Amino acid sequence: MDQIIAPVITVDQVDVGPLHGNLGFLLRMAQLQVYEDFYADLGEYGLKPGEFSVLTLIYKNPHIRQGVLARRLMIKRAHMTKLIRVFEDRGHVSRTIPDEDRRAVELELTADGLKFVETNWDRFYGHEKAQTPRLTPAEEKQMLGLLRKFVDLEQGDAQ
Amino acid sequence: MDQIIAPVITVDQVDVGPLHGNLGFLLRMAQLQVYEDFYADLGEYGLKPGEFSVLTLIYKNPHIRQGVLARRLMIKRAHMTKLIRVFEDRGHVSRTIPDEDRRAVELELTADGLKFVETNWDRFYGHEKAQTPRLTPAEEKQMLGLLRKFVDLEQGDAQ
DNA sequence: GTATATTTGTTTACATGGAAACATTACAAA
DNA sequence: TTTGTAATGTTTCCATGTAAACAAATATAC
Repeated sequence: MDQIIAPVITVDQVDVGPLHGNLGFLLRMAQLQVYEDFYADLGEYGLKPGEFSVLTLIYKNPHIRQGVLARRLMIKRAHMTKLIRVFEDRGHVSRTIPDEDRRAVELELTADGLKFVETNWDRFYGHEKAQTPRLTPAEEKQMLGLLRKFVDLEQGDAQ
Repeated sequence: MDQIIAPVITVDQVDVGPLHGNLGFLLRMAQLQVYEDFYADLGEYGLKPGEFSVLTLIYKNPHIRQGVLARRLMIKRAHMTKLIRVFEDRGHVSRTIPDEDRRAVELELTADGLKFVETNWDRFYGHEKAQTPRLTPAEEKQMLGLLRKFVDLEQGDAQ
C-alpha cells in the first residue's frame, strides 16, 4: 500500500510569514551575516568587532569616561567594566579617576594600545570592501544613511 | 594656581570615527534599539523576539525540520535543541521523528501552541507601528527592502 | 548644613548563544 | 555487503551579555 509522504521543506522554501516585513528580524539577520563575514576574514587575528569598537572610541576620544563610552556603544555598564578590565590586563588601556568626580573613570590608550589600534586599523576598517557585494554601492550608501538616521547618528562625517 | 581642566566628553559629543560608516556597527546599534523598544512594549508578556520567530515559522511551516528551521533563522543547531526543548516542556511544540529519515526531527505546534501564537499575533506583529517614528514611512519601506535584499529574502510578499 | 536622591562603577548570580566532541542514521564507494 | 563519509541532533563546556544589589561620591531639597 502506497503511502503519501508529506514533502520535506527545504531552507529556501520556508515561509517566513510576517517576519518578511519585520524590522527587528531583518536587522538581526543582516547583522549575523555581517559578523559571519567578519569572522571569516579576521577571526584568525583574534580581533572582535565589539572590542575594536571600544578601542576605536578611546582612540578617538581620549579621557572619555567609562559610562559615556558604554552609553554611546549601547553596552551595559556592568559589561563595560569587564571589557575594560581585559584591556587593562593586556596593557592596552589605562584607567584614571579624575579629581573633579571621583566616582568616574577616564580611559586612555597606552602606548601598546595605540600601536595595536594603528597596526590593525586597515585590517579592521578596510574590511567592508572585501565582502560579496550583496548590494550595489548606491544601495549600500543608502542603507548606511538610513541606518545612521535610524540610530540618530546623522551629524558629522566619517573619519 | 588655576588648573586647566580637560572638558568632559558627553555622549553626543563622542567621535565615533570610522564606525560612522561601518555597516556592522550600525546594524548592531539599530538592532539594539529595536529590541529595546520591543521589550519596553512587550516585556511584561514574557514574549521574546527570537522565541516568537521560532513559533511563527513552525506555525507557517508545519512539519518543518529542526535543522531547516535553525538554518533559516541563523540559529546554531546546538542552540535550537535547547529552544525547542523549552517549547516542548511548555507544551507548545511537538517533535516527531519521521520514518524517511530517523536522524531528523519534525516540528509542529500543539493545540496550546497554536492558541498561544494566535492570541499573541497582533501584539507581536502589530508592534512596529507603535514606535517613535525614527524614519518616515517611505524611508522605513526603503530600509526594509534594502535589508531584504541584503539578507537575500527578496522573493515573495509578506503574510 | 544635613538628609535624601541620583550617578557611577563594581560585584554576583544568571541567561543567552556558540564550539567542539559525540552518537545515530543515512548515503556513497568499492 | 562493508567500509568510509556526511548529515542530524545532542551534550558539555565556555564566551558573551544582562539584572539586581551594592558601595562610594556627588547633587538636590529642605
